[in-house]
Amino acid sequence: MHPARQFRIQPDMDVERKMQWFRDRCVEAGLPCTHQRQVMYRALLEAVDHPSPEMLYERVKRDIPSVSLGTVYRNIKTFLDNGLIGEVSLHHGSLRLEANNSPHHHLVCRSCRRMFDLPADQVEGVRLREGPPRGFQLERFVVEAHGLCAACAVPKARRNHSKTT
Amino acid sequence: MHPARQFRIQPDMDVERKMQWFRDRCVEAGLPCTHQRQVMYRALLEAVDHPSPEMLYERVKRDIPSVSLGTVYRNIKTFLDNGLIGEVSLHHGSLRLEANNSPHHHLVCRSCRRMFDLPADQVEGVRLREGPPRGFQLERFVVEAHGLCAACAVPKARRNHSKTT
DNA sequence: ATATGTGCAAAGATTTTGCGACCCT
DNA sequence: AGGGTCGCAAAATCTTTGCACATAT
Repeated sequence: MHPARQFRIQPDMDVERKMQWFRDRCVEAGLPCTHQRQVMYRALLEAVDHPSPEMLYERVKRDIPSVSLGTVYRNIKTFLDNGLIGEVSLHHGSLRLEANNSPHHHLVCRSCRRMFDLPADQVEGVRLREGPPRGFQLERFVVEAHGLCAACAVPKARRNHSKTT
Repeated sequence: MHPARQFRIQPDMDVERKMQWFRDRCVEAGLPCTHQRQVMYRALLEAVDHPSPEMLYERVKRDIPSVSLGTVYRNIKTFLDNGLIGEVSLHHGSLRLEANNSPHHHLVCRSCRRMFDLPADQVEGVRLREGPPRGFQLERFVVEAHGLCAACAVPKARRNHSKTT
């Protein structure tokens, strides 16, 4: 119920250490550390791409042929709810459109996921420290400024008015 | 078939001028400028949010009660293919996952839509010229570096080798 | 032992498509 | 007139859920 503490994995740990981190976080969150979940998490650790649920399902099936797609979806949701894994974009699920087809950026509320336009000239200074990897032809940066929108931030602000001590 | 010339709308034009821009681009692209398409485009122009196909369908139905959802989807695709409108994110459609739950960025190929991780410390210097709008609590920037990946850039490079004249 | 997870299959949601009638140029 | 579009409905995808049995702690 409470917002999960967002313990972050260390990208430079080796796979077995990451698996241990995963089991520890499951215990902390009161989640049974099932075989299916461990296989799923390991498959995600070993993925160099950014797999879809279906792709993840195929990989898990190599170890657990009887696993069901429903279980994969359920556990993905559990993992996300507990901050154990990340999703590449907050905007999956349904196509979102805009008449403005010129480059610009967005403010995104992490709570209600509403989006607000940010004119191109409002974002400055983006650069890659070491440039793009060899072979990648960089065209432009698209920036999302994540945070809480005014409506979603209100409850937090109200804490200044209601004494909780 | 050829990559559509990406004529961009001017965000500061008024609505009727934008409608004219839309009709001109339809003619240029050889697209019949049907009543449905004009109503759809106007609905997108007037939207302050970033509507989904379903939301757009509801708005178009106010003007054309007989319109079908299939038409809305078909025309959305046509508009996108011709660069007449934008989509908020390249990653709709299916959830994409990653074990790395610590903040980082992505390289995204606009052709094959493959993604590659970009460690957080590779991206520098992002800032908002005038800061976030009042009430928005900014937490972090998420950057997508868009371009062509090595694999998709190859055909372009080859044009230097095969004489086409 | 008990609460939770799992497999299966059906339901729900989102998006695409085939077809005949109709509209834009 | 002719090619593309529209409305309709069925199909294809993607995701969630109810239930009976199995598993983790």
